[in-house]
Amino acid sequence: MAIMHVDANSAYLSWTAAFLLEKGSSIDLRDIPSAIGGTQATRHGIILARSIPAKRKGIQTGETVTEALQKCPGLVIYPPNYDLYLLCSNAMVEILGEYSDKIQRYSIDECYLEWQGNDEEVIEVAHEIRQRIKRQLGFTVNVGVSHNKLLAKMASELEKPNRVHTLFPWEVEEKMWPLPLRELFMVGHATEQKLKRLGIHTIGDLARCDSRWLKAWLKSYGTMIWKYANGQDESPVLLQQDMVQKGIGNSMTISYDVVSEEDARAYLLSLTERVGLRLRRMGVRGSLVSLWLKTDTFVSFRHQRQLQDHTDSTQEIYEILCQLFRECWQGQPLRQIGIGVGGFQRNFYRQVSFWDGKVREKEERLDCAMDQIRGRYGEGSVMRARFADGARKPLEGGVNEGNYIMMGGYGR
DNA sequence: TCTGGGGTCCTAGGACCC
DNA sequence: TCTGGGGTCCTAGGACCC
Repeated sequence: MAIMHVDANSAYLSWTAAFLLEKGSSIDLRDIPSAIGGTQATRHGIILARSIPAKRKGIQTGETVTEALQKCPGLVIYPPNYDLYLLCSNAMVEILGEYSDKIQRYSIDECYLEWQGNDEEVIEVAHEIRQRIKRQLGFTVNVGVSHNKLLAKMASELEKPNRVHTLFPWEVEEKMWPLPLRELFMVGHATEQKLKRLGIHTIGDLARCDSRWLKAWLKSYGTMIWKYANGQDESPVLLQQDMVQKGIGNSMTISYDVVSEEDARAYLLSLTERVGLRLRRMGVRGSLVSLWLKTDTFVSFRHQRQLQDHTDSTQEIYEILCQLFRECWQGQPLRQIGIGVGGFQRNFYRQVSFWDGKVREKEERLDCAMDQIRGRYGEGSVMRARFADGARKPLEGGVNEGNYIMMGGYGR
């Protein structure tokens, strides 16, 4: 049995490039220094994806648009288009579905596939997948091939674009151990810094060190990355029906600093409208309501409350968020506001007191009516009076309605 | 100089119970 | 009045992924 990891190369950028070519553009964004980035005016100015020529100029994903333009003044920047990305992602998954029933959609641009067969066969299939996606959909992918998910993923990262790489267990020492530590899955900036101070610089250094010592130092996380460095991973390819979503949230960076409670409450309400709608569409209720805030100085903090009951009511969630806000906000100018609901209950019944019940019943009918109207006539077709002046959107947050779950945990 | 949005998981510390 | 140990739940914060 083999595992493949399919990764769309510079996904957002490639998909935009393919789309523009189809629309008759004479320029392929992948051949010039280009990027997908947000607008600085609304404080969304970071690079989300970049072409290989832009990468050669030193432009990094995640850096600010300003920095990128300093490095490369002629950089062509397109805004993100998440609806397009979802279409491209779905088209890719549809092709992959012809090769295996066991597919895990890990993110919008990455999938794991299980393949029953020997190593020679799987390499052939990987090439076929690579060529078909390029021919039919107009963008390239990397395919990593191995015997577990971790190694397949590491393989697909090796050399880009449009390549198939193998990283079988017997190739780990030669192909993976010389790589910098940071390139190991699950080793981020913080862990890299910690381990560097201990003289661990490559994946091989980590693989060869004492796992008991690492566990004492980094707890279960130490054990996990030591196993990864040694190419060990037993996590299964998870099917969509086996994935259970634990929570949902929406957040927004606001184009100015929010300094009044009244203003903050308006954003809380529009975010709750989005989260409430999503909860009800998913058919779940949650018992853990979270608020998170980021100040103008980029200090972020979270305040949350575990409820007695489960709820999917916009009004109820909003009221709790207002309480949470009052409890933790000390007047700092706010750049970002986020909310979330977790602690899901799937097949629900509800305990209500008699008096509470009357009010909640009315709110439930209101939510239900709003959802139906929005479903039929569009999100903007009905809104709370609070938003009637048009100063703010009645629903905030959310990039698209991809109704599948991704990033199914780390797996262990 | 200006830093997005959507997730999952782990740990530490405190409250509370037996 | 002060002393345990173990367990669970809750909250905040931080790490990582794309």
